[in-house]
Amino acid sequence: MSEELEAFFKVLADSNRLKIIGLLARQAYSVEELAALLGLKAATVSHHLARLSGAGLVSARSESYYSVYRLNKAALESKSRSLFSTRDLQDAAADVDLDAYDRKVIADFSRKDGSLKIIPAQRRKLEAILRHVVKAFKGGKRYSEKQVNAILAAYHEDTATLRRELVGYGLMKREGGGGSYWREER
Amino acid sequence: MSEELEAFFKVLADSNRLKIIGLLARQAYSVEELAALLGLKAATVSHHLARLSGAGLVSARSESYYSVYRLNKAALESKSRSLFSTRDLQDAAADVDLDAYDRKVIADFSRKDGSLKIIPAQRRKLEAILRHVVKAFKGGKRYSEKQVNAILAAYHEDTATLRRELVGYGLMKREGGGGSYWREER
DNA sequence: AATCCAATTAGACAAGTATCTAATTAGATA
DNA sequence: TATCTAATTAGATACTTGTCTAATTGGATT
Repeated sequence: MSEELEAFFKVLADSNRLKIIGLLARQAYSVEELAALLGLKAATVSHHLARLSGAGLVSARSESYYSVYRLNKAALESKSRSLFSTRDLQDAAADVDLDAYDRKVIADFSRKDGSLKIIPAQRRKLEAILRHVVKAFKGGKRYSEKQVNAILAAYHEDTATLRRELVGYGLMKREGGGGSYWREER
Repeated sequence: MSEELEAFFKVLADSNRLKIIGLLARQAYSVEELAALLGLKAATVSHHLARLSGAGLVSARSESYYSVYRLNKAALESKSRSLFSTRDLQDAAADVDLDAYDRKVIADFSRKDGSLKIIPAQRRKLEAILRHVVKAFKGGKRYSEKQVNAILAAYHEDTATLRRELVGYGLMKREGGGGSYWREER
């Protein structure tokens, strides 16, 4: 998917290949003619046509001595339309590991024993750490404030800050003015 | 015109830049986050973002320590649509010298005095030569066959072939079984 | 004011590729 | 069959550019 899109752009990302497409949009040409029109050697034009052909944008038919190339307009239009939707662009990033950032932050702030060196000040990093810490709680189960603190102590001595931020970011819920905490199932 | 189109494709012709666009299509990210997500160094991501920004596809706003980049969806869609019409592709070839091929053929087959070494056998080359030779006739004026031969003799001794081909390709008209020739105004 | 942190820039290196010349191939003509 | 012509391929060179490390810049926090 993504590779096809990239290959398509790579093929179009050359001025002489764009000119070839523009010329072939009007009429078919032989390699020799294109070379004369573009001021290039036939070998160079052959190279460009091979790349365009590989992308399915042009095709050749033998005509006497010549290979006459013509533009595959249907392929060009279908690619330009279908490949360019926002959905396809998101596909380009589909194989990106969306948790990579969280893992990097966790690694940066954790000691070997899993405890935190410091609690990050930046919002995005704090969120990543909190998403990590909250996994220590079972979904749905109720915890007293004392139990919560005991679990959080494994991460950092400032359990009050961790507890407050977990609630502030909505990762844990609190009920009854402080007596009961839980992590919602998801 | 053409340069803009080429620049646009060049910017899109990189897998990591496509991934960045895909990621930013979902939400905004800082350089650091993108670097972690893509497995690249921040400097590299900065480079890519600079290219995307140069094409107007992304923009940044400062947010505390970070530069948070967002996708300029409007620009992306407008470019992907408007730049990709067949008309724009033909524009890419607009600055190509369409007479270059004819000139090359004429040069290849002409002596210094303007006469032809040989009459080309290949159709495309013959056409180029005939388009050149026909300019020796005034548009609209009538010529006898003898006059036609006299003019063509300056190009090649085989005036009969030249005359026949000029008529065959429609560059000159004949009337009355051979008595009267003319080149139509155009 | 001093410090910190992310972003950017500068410089270097490596991979990809556009272009050329020269050699080879494929096809058509004589 | 032998020859001619255009196309392609092979090999070389030069330029572009994606990536990294190191140094610098620009804001924000203390």
